[in-house]
Amino acid sequence: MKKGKQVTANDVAKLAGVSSSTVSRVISDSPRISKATKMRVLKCMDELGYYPNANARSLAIKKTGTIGIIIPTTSEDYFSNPFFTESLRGIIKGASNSGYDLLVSTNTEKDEELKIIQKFIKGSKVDGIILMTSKVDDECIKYLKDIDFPFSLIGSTNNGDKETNQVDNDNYQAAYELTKHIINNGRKRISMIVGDVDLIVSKERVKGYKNALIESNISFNEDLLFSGSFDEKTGYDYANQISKIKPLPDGLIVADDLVAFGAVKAFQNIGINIPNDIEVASFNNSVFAKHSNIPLTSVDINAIELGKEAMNLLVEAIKNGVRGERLLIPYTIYKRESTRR
Amino acid sequence: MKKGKQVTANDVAKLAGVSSSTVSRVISDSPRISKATKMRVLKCMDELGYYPNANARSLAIKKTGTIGIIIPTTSEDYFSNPFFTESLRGIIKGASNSGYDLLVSTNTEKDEELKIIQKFIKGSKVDGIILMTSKVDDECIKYLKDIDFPFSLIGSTNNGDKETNQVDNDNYQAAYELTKHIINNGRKRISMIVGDVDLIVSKERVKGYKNALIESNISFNEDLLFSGSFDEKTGYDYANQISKIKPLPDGLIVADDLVAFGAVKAFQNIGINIPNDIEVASFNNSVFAKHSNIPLTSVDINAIELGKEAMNLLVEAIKNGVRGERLLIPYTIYKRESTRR
DNA sequence: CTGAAAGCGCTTACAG
DNA sequence: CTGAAAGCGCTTACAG
Repeated sequence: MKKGKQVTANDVAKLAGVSSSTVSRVISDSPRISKATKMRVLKCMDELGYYPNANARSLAIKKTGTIGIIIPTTSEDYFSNPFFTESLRGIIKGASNSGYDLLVSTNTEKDEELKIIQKFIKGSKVDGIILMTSKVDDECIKYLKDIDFPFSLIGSTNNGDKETNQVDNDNYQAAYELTKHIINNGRKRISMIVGDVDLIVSKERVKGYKNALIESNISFNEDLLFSGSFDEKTGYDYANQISKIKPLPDGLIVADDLVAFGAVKAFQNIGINIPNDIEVASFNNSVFAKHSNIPLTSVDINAIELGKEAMNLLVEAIKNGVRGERLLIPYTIYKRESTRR
Repeated sequence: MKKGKQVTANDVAKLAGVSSSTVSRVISDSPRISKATKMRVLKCMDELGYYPNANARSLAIKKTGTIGIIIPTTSEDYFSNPFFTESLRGIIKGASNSGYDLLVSTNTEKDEELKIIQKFIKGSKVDGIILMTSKVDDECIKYLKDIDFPFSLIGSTNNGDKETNQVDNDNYQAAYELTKHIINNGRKRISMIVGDVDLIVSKERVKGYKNALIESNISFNEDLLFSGSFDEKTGYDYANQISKIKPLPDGLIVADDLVAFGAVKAFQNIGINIPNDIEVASFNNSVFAKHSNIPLTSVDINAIELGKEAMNLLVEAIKNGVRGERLLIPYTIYKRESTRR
């Protein structure tokens, strides 16, 4: 095989004794073509190893067959949060099922995301976009809605947004249930470490946590609420801080298993027993939560499903103009030794 | 903002009172243009929110600024192997640094990979390709070399291949050292579970393992060598099998931490003590290896670095025609409780 | 330093 | 059912 020039529709046309229009119609499987010539053209394509130039095609039909995602690499946060890789897997799976390719870009600076989205859209590189995170008053969402470009969101938007396709867990309910579980174990001073407060998921979880407390006549204590990154260090540092609070909190809910690992380590170093002195529960139920030296109670948010459904929803948005659909993916709380039964 | 038509170079040209040729020259930052008009055109672009159509540009210049990767989703194997997500992270990081986008596709059937590669290349969708896995006599590698298309490989090819850009660990040496470590702990009947035997990494590791044995005057025993997937079940099942061997092996090296988790669980169920009865060591050193209920000795292969360097090497291949470069990424053996000190 | 024109490889009304 | 022609939005020798 030589390096050679690209085989074009014209080459196929010549060999088959037809026009390039006909070749094009074969490519797009047009019905207005005789079976005989179709077969002949197909054979010629095969013979020449022809494959249509995607750029030329996209330029002409204004579709790309690819969807864009932006992965935040800003904070090591996002980058090391298993949630992202998990939902990415789901997206990939969904893309695979629906025949779309994925164009992945990354933003290294906070305000870069919008620029990348614009590059993708104005550059006609994608047919739709999946947003893997959203903030309160997200400018990317605003932009996409303004130009009515198909997109779907993993997570939720501000209340009252009826135009955005979104797939999420019921984070309010999950946090509520998790808090209740710990309360039912007889705990009364329950602390919480959430992610970035600008994330809607954080707000929802805090709400669920608060309401569970209030319902049980436990007053919410601002001093027991912390916010940080999704990493071990965050858990480690806050746990050290928490250990100094008098009286010691007897429960702790954190945003991710990694945070929990960090917290558990800090507590163990100081000689605080889990779950006797303090119960620990977290989110995301990574493969290893159950293999931890103290198996962790954790909420499985089903990130793969989140990604897959976000992809499916996007396809609906592209093909059928669906807007404003909201899907809730069920979560599962796995109760393990870190919260006493 | 309206949905409207795309703003073209022509629109910008009209507004700036120049030709579209000039606009194009501004885009590509050609030196042969007066500073004054350049500034004027730039201002007009900004005013109209112009962004060049990537398809048209790619069609004309025959470059895309994107590189392609294929993620195998065939076996849950690959899909759940942290190695893939880790090296993907490295690739993304490298892409981000070098300004390339990533086009991701997936193959669901074994022989689909070559087709996707051809689609990418013939469709002019990518400037280069990163291969995340390779088999003995890999047909994708053969194809890419035949048409001399820029690519790089994470892993290694058959010996004697001097044309393929590849980045890998010294898997022979890593397995050798790991085996030696266990031998030095006084163990003599060391079993091994590797991945698919068709993978070159498996062959290399077996070689290192064998040589370490032989050097220590321990004869290699075929019956202690197993091969399977990179998952928990593989470890669990083989460990049960191993536990029945008389006399019981006193050491076990596995291909991934997940496999180790499965094995440890099986051994513990039966009442076999780790590390007293049998030492266990594995590869990949996932974040959680040290959080395991028995902290695992594991080889950190530095997958992120593998991905990043594969990306960098590919850029060299695209821009400077580099071929046949081989990079070795250092590994680190973390010795923990699963192998007695 | 700048423009007119041809070309990249497809698709799609239009005409037959 | 099929073809000639124009168009998608860029780039780039060529000429000035």
